[in-house]
Amino acid sequence: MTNRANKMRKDSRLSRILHAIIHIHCLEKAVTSEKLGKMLQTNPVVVRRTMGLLKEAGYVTSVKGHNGGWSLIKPLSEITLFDIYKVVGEGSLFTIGLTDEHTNCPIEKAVNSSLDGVMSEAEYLMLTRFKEITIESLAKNFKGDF
Amino acid sequence: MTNRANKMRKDSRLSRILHAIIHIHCLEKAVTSEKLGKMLQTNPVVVRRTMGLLKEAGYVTSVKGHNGGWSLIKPLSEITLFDIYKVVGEGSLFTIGLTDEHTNCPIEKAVNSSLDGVMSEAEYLMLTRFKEITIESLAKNFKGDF
DNA sequence: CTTTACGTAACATCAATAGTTACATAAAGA
DNA sequence: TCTTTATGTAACTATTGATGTTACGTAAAG
Repeated sequence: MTNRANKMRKDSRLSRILHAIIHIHCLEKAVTSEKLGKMLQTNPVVVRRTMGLLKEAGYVTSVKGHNGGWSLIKPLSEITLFDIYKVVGEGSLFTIGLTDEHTNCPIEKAVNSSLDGVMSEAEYLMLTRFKEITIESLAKNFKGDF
Repeated sequence: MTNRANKMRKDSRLSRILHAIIHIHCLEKAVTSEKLGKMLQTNPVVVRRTMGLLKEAGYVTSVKGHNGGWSLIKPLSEITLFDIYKVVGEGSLFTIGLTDEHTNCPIEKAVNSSLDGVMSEAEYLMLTRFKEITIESLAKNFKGDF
């Protein structure tokens, strides 16, 4: 078959935030956006923007000036993947979109309803898993001493 | 909480194709891109583009000139949601993206691996369901006589 | 030979994250 | 106080693939 893969744009903020907070945790002191940017291979402003979401949600604090940077407020054992997922924006998880749902066409409704059913089931599965996984357990995956 | 839903762009070609072929089936004759465009509330060119994928995959034919248009080749009972999904492009189903997977950072690897695990599980579930659902059964959802 | 309809190239549009520059502000330290 | 270090944020541009649109070419029917 021709290679016609779905290449819809992705949102990597979830992955990025997780990466960042585990680094902060390991360093055990405030980490600047500059340093996080290098670790995540991105711009300090992007880091601030993304970490700002975490701060709003109460998982980190930020301190200005010398020796400033980002620090964790909550222990990683009390944060789940689901918590971070919510921070980033609990929109649709899927690249599959339904057509105009305000239609009156019964065929379209049947199609949308079937697709939506399957997606809801998968979403439920994913979010259930997300709730079971703490960030601490994520960190343990790469290092035994914790 | 602030309303910060994930608004990643969606691909509605799957939904659109399903909608189209059920209409063709019901009309029981060749349907032009013009007419399908009106049914799907979109442009005839978009219809041709999308239906062209289906044609390539051997599910429909197209006839030019008077009384031309699109017709089904296979019965809907022999086409599953999974078949159409593959036509549209079996890329990633999810809006969640992993960060650069060619990294050496063990933290990033652990994060990506966890997210990937959950997504793979959900993907497996979805594709399994897709394989179970024939387009005929979809059509039955809105009308008993088939 | 005219009309109809697909086939396709070649754009412009859209929408959200990601990337960048620039500057304001606050805190620490000399 | 003055300088340095950081965050905070506004105001862009870049990116990317589906979607929308215009314009033609081509084939088939009548």
